[in-house]
Amino acid sequence: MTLSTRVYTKLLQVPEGKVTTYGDLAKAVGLENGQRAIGTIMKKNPFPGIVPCHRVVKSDGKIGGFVYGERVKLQMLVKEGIKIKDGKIIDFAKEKFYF
DNA sequence: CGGCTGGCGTCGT
DNA sequence: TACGACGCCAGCC
Repeated sequence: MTLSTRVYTKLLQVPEGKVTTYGDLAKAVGLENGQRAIGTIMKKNPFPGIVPCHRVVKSDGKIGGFVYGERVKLQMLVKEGIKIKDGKIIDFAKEKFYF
């Protein structure tokens, strides 16, 4: 059970229509300040299509990056019911999922 | 093993 | 509000 495995597991707990942040995900797996590590792990995602890495956004409500392009990530989130305006989540706090 | 990088976060200007 | 500088931690070279 590596760190990345735990991250993916936690991420799978995020339901459709909800999102989480890199920082929160880091804390969820035991890292208080491992936000960047989470980014690296997402990029190295061994289960694309299984792990919803598009539900992970920046703490200020912005989308952040995405392997297949930020526009794609944005559209996926919108399809799940999350409202996005100018690359930022509207009711971010409300859509946020707490572990 | 040492150093650099990156889908970030936070604080200061 | 916007931009730059540091700090953080797991990978990669």
